[in-house]
Amino acid sequence: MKVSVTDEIRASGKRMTRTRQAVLDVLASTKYPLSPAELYARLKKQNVAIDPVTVYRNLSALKSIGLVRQIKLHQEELFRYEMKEGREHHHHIRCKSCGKIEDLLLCPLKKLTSMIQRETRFLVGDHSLEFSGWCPKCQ
Amino acid sequence: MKVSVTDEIRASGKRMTRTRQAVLDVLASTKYPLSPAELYARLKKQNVAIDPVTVYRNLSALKSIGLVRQIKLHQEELFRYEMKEGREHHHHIRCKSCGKIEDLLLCPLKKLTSMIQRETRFLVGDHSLEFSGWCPKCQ
DNA sequence: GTGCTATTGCAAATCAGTTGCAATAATTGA
DNA sequence: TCAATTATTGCAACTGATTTGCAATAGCAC
Repeated sequence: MKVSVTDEIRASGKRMTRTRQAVLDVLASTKYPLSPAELYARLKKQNVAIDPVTVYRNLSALKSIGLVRQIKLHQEELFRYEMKEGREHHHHIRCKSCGKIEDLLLCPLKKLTSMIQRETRFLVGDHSLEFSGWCPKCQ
Repeated sequence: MKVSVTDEIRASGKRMTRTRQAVLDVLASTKYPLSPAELYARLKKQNVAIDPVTVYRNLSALKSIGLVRQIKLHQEELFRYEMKEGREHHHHIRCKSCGKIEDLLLCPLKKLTSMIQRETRFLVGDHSLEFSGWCPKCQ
């Protein structure tokens, strides 16, 4: 019994609108996490009438439902978003020069750098590993 | 032959000013990475007359010399800075509730979560591991 | 269909960080 | 030590990402 995205959205008390559908379509058809600005640009190119603010609000809504994941890449100033559906836990690598972003399929991080360099043919410069959670006082 | 911070700064063609010294002092006496705003607040509390813009410019200068490291924590919107001197390669954990930041001493990331939870007594929620470097085309 | 209310567009605000410019202060070299 | 050079500073204004207020519009449940 596969639940449609529309059903998931309605089940959370939200509505499936034309614009929201368009946002979801773009996200679903892109293989790397998009920034709100990039998402907006794609919609515009498709002649979808939408306000940048609406893109932000949709991403926020979809994130709160859990359909979309918010991502902050290493040393980037903005947020990016990708569909959660069907995507295993993964990391990313971004080119410092042209901004190209690729998924990393590996994760058991050991001889990290050399493995990643072999897999992606990127030359690894830095990496950042950050955790978040709840400290003793806040648990 | 220990080289003083002042010498390092001068060697790079920069100058050691009263405000720059104050910025360095605060960074050196703080055990977690500070945001420009936090740094400015501390200076203000110490009655150091300084403009927020000057904080930014100093951090940028110190980073370019290599005295200071710029850090972006998991899911945070701003940059943070810490002294490089004497600090081994390390990562951070930040409380989602109160914002407390702690260094992680471990790094060979294996049974990550349980080890980190034991070390810090934090309850780990998420982690982010992001790399940056140069893609094949840009190398 | 009708009504309730989530969603949208537009304008304006906020927040982190940057830039232009003239005044000021560190350095260097005579 | 003093003067000249130029890095640094403060202030105002700007940019870019993201948020918020509000009235108009449009999904959805009955």
